[in-house]
Amino acid sequence: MKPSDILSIGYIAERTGLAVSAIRYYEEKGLITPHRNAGGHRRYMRSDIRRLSFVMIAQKLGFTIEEIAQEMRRLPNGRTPTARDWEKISEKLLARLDTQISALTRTRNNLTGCIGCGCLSLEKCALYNLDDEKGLEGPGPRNTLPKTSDET
Amino acid sequence: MKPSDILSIGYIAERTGLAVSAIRYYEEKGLITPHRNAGGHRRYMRSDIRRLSFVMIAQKLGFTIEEIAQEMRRLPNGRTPTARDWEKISEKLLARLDTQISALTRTRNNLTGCIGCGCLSLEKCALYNLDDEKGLEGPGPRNTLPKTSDET
DNA sequence: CTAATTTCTAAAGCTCACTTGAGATCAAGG
DNA sequence: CCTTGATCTCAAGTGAGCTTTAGAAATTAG
Repeated sequence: MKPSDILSIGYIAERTGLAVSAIRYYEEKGLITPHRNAGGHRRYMRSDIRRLSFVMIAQKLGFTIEEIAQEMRRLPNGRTPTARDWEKISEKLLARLDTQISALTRTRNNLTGCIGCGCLSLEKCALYNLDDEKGLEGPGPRNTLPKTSDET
Repeated sequence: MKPSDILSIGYIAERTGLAVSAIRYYEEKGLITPHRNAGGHRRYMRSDIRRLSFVMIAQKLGFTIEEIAQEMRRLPNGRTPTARDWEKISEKLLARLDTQISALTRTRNNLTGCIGCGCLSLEKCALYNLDDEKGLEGPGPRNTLPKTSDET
């Protein structure tokens, strides 16, 4: 398990904190594409660690796997991404970060307003807040939490 | 469908924007307890709209249904909650709001740092961010950030 | 009154993001 | 060489938070 250049999935898991199964799942979803050695085992590049770190941050910001995959396709396929590459694909992260910060700040103001003023117009506030986040339709969880996984 | 005092589930759905099925689901989970009319149909109080608004806000902040149910049990059972009641049970919302705002702000700083400085230590930053999120809440389910729609 | 609409219950289905399990193969240390 | 441990694939399971479906009963509009 030398980190020289033949990075195994176990090593990647250790470095990123992700479960082995999660890493394989990300591959299935197109987030990373390791090549295989003679025996069929996955071999990773050093930059895959960075890719996965990016995935983790994006996940925390609420991007779906599919959305992240879309962004990742903008990274160069063969070579290790440069600082410039990362800068470009980080735009959406920063944008969402900013939207979220201001949405939360707005909610905070509304909430303290509602509670403080006595009118208790929570109803109106809730609807108002809801409006700026339309876009989730259909069945399924709106809020899934990735389990804080301890791997074996 | 008069809003006089015999509020039907359809009316509540219309007022809150929630699906009828979601409202029934919330009842099953103990978030609201409407009484029934002679025919077995659910009848709601005006204050149930506010309860559901509260649920919606809490959901957006990442509380699970079970956590919200726990808070809701602190509301008076028979009577309509007062401003004072709401103020008390909103404490946790405000607290989480504040934690999330500061966590996001920290992430923003780290991210721009990583990208700007050229070191691209995304890996370290990701882990760093992950770590201090761990300390936010107790052993309970740590949650995802609120989803905000992406305006591309 | 009838017809149309709403609501009822219970069970099954669905998405997302993974994890678990089974059974087989590969790689490394002694 | 043998044993241990890592990795492989594929399928099925998980949990949160709902939605869908189906058939029946209640309510409302005309």
